[in-house]
Amino acid sequence: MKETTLKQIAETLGISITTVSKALKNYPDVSEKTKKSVLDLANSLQYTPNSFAVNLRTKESKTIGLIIPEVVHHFFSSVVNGIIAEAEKNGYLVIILQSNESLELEKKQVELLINKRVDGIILSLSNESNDDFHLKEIIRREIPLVQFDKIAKLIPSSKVIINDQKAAFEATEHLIQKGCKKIAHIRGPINPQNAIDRFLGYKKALEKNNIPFDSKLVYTCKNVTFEEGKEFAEQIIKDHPDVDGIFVITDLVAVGVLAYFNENNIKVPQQVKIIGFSNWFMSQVITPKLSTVDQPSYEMGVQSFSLLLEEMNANKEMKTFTPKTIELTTTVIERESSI
Amino acid sequence: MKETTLKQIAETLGISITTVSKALKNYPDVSEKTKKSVLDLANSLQYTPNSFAVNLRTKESKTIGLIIPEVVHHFFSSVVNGIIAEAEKNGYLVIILQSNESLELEKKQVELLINKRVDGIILSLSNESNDDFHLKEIIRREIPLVQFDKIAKLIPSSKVIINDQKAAFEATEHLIQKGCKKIAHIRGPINPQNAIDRFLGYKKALEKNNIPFDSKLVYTCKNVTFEEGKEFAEQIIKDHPDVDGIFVITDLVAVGVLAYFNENNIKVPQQVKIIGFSNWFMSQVITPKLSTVDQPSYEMGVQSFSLLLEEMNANKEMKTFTPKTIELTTTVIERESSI
DNA sequence: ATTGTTATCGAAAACGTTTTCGAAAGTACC
DNA sequence: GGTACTTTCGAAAACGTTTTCGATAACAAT
Repeated sequence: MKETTLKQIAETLGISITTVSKALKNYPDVSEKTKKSVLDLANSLQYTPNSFAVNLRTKESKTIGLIIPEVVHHFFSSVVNGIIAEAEKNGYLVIILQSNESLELEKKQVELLINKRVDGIILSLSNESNDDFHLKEIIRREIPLVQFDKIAKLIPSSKVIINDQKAAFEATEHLIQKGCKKIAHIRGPINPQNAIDRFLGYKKALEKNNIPFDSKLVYTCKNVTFEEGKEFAEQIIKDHPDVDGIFVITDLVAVGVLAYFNENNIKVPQQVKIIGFSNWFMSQVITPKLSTVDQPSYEMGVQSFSLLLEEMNANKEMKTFTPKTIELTTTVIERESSI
Repeated sequence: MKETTLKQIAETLGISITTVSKALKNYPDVSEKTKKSVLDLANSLQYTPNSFAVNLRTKESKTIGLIIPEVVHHFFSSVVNGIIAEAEKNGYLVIILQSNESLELEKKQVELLINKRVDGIILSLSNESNDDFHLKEIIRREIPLVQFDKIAKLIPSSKVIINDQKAAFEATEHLIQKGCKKIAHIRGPINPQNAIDRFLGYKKALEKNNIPFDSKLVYTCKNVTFEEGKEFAEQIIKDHPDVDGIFVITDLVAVGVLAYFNENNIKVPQQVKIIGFSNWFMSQVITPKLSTVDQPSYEMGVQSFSLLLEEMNANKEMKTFTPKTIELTTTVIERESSI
């Protein structure tokens, strides 16, 4: 069971490889008659061009690489969904890699993708990433790059983000409007830009509404898990029994907070109001339903690929491409946990 | 900024391409001295072999294809997690595609992967798939194939599955042991083998416990969504107010059922006991916590890749490979919804 | 008959690697 | 000095495609 090649078709038809190739690609300088005979034979032999050879010759693989911190994660899997949908529409395939929130792995994977010679890379930084040597290497090699969500601000690549500061500001102000006077914040790890920005948004909202900022009310996640949510909920209530509102970095952690409060008979939203972030599916089926900030994850994937495609096409035509930043809009979703 | 090639290294060192290639691959017939000079220069030039050329020459790409119905899905994303982890460990990259539960898309994607000449394919059928011409084509081309979860029984490929019938039997019997006398079943779509098997397990458990089977108590999902769960819950209570147990095809739908019951003040587990399937993360944070059947999804991914690797290696060594089937064990997890 | 044009084809180079096979030079032994 | 062996190297083919650049023939126009 050998694969059929141009050579085989050429030989059985008694013509040259060149003509066969041209016929299949509908070049104008091959007669209708030979075109037809080539096409017919190619079909009956189920010819498909050897992509390895095509890659070598054309210097592109129509494949892009995608590095995300975690696959099993509602937000990221939604982004993946958007990316592979848009990629497939444009004839690209997607190689997916998972950094497991480890900088070291992330670096190794960037190297893997560079060695594979993917046509472009889309990536969201791990929480550990406080170093961008590997990203600079991508730029240096002139490989098209798009960052989304967790980005390195200073790397000159295209970016697809939300305005985390504004979104956090609105979430916090939502709690204030609902009457909260003492609002805690469970923030994300120290490195990621979006955890920093959300913290800043929280702080700004307090300031604007004349609520004194108290750094003791800020709790920092390490692993951003359900369990951490439960632990921080316990601590918050112990440390500050009069807290009446919590803005949580992401829904998963917020659900942990809710779980602890449910188990310990602390009434949400009567005693404490809670708002999460990201609008996980889960947040609308839990009791009480969790207020949150909707983040257009699928759209984020689509836009990321679009920007990457633009850059890949520009590169092919030898045009210079200046990185773009797309900022998607978020909306506060009010549900039972903050009524 | 050109890529460095063997040729460049050879020329600057005044030796042949052959020797450079051999030096880099540590062939024994090249002297330590030249080996060192080649290695040094290669490092300083950051040489990485052109994978396109390597692919063409070696006829393999160290890349596999993966087709799943949906990425945004706890079970499938866990499997993906296992697959890419195990693949990376063995030097393989994974191209991921999503059939969106559509047979037509699934076929197109198989074709894409064949044309890409991936070294192997792992796939789980869409709910629509009642045809296996595309799988036969994979076999005909002698491309290593592993099916998992939703499989085509008759295709002679390796398979990684659970014993759906047994698992469903145990789930149903769990409800019976808890005292349920009239048990409904919300089953999956008509095509997938595992929906059929789970239905059969349900039926068997009833028979063994002398509970008459009533086809009116079986409701068939089309889209397997949260909303469908709510709708069926309403219908079940209307049609059969005395139902005291429901075995649901999967947790997502079961959560819909719980949501409807919560909203309409139907007590779970007092009035109706519920058990789901798959052990989504969500099921342990919802109220009441959902009993379910744990399905080792990550392990399923790991085993799927391992089997694929075995077959790919056998092919390389021209050995014949007879497909294997791995059956993973499931366990009933008792939570609040069926106490 | 000469020139110009068009239509159709193919030779050959190139992409960068891997591997086979033989050549050359050096060493060892009788 | 001849034979045998080892060490080290490189020429060349091959993988299958794409594309450039002529070549040839046919035909029309002068």
